[in-house]
Amino acid sequence: MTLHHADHESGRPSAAKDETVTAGALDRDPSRDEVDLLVAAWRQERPDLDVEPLQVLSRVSRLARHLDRARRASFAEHGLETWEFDVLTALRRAGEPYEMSPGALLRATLVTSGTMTNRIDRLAAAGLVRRRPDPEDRRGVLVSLTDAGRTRVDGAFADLLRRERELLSGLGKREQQALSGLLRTLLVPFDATDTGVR
Amino acid sequence: MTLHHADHESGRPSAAKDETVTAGALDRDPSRDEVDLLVAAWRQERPDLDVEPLQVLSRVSRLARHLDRARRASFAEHGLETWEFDVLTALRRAGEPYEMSPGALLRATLVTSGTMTNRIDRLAAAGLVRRRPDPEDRRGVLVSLTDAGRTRVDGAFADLLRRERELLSGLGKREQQALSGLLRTLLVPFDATDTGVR
DNA sequence: GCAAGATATCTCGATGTCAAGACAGATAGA
DNA sequence: TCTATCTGTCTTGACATCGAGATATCTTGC
Repeated sequence: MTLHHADHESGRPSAAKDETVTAGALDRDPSRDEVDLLVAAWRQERPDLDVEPLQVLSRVSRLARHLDRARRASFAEHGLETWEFDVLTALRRAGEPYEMSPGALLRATLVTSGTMTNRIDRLAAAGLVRRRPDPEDRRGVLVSLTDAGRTRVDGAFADLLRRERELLSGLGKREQQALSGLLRTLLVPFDATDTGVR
Repeated sequence: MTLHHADHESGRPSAAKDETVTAGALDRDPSRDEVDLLVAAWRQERPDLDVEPLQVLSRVSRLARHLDRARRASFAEHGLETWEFDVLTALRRAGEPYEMSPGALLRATLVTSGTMTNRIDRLAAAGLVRRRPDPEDRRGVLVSLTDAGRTRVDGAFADLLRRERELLSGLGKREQQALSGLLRTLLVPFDATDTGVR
């Protein structure tokens, strides 16, 4: 939301009335998170509605927002913005020769073509990628990782994994597997939907 | 995730090489999602790294992105943008008289003060909220829901819950509880961190 | 071989956000 | 009471993104 977006699930329910009480409740009881408070506030205001879905989906949204922040901090130590990391990892995952068309990149990163043009411009100016005409299609362009780009993204990725492992340290291996399995179930219907050009 | 950020976990790993094979794999095997493909691509390219954390955290990010889209579509039917819904629900949850200061609202929605000023301006222009000077603090302002604002947000929220329930229909009640419990464990350390003014 | 439509990339204008800072008013210590 | 500091809100400028559309090239069917 993203990047870049406000989370309509966020906030302390009673913030307007008494911030310290709410914050205090969190401090005191580590088995509750802000979503528990959010749900409680809705039950109070809309007892006619079943707000159970929020227990899962608000947590997904809020956790994603926190992850974005954590990642941003991690990337910053390697001199990268999140959007730069996005593009560089797509190229890195493609394998040798780390080369993709702008079209493939925009599908991989879920941005529009205008955005991708802009990103490639800036990454090329930073010396992290290179642009060359596609020899097979004169409309086309091929974007590839420079050595500097590959070094940078490899370092940032290794570091990201370290930090993500840390974030997951509250769960055992089996719990992590259970969690990823449940999330996959929710994700499959979305991934099945075709993602066209934007 | 909004939605305005690219997801560094996204994309079909082998998009550069053969899009149709990758998409085909998803069509054929509903027990795999794009994150499985992403992880497979990383294992291929970086066999030296343990990429297990991605199994959980990439799914969280990707699911959040899909949720953002789904919600945007839902809100649009009620003539609301996501950011409008965010602010209106914060006020709605506060209970009678549905009134909060801009400061409380920006803490609730995790945006900066400049953004909140802008949002309140536009919501007021749309007739969904009202601004009045705080009688107790001459620096301050109080923002409250108009009747139109309350009606609008109540309709949009009920509809959102219907759609979210639908998204969760692939999981049983116990599975949903397990999922929200696991997510809470990951969320608690973040929520414990104090959220100051931005 | 040609026309019609599809595809790949780039351009441009509008938008929502953030960061930094301006400013008025509140608060607390000397 | 005076002053320094804090707090709450708004202003400004920069920026990444999107959506729509322009342009060039490829592909398909006749």
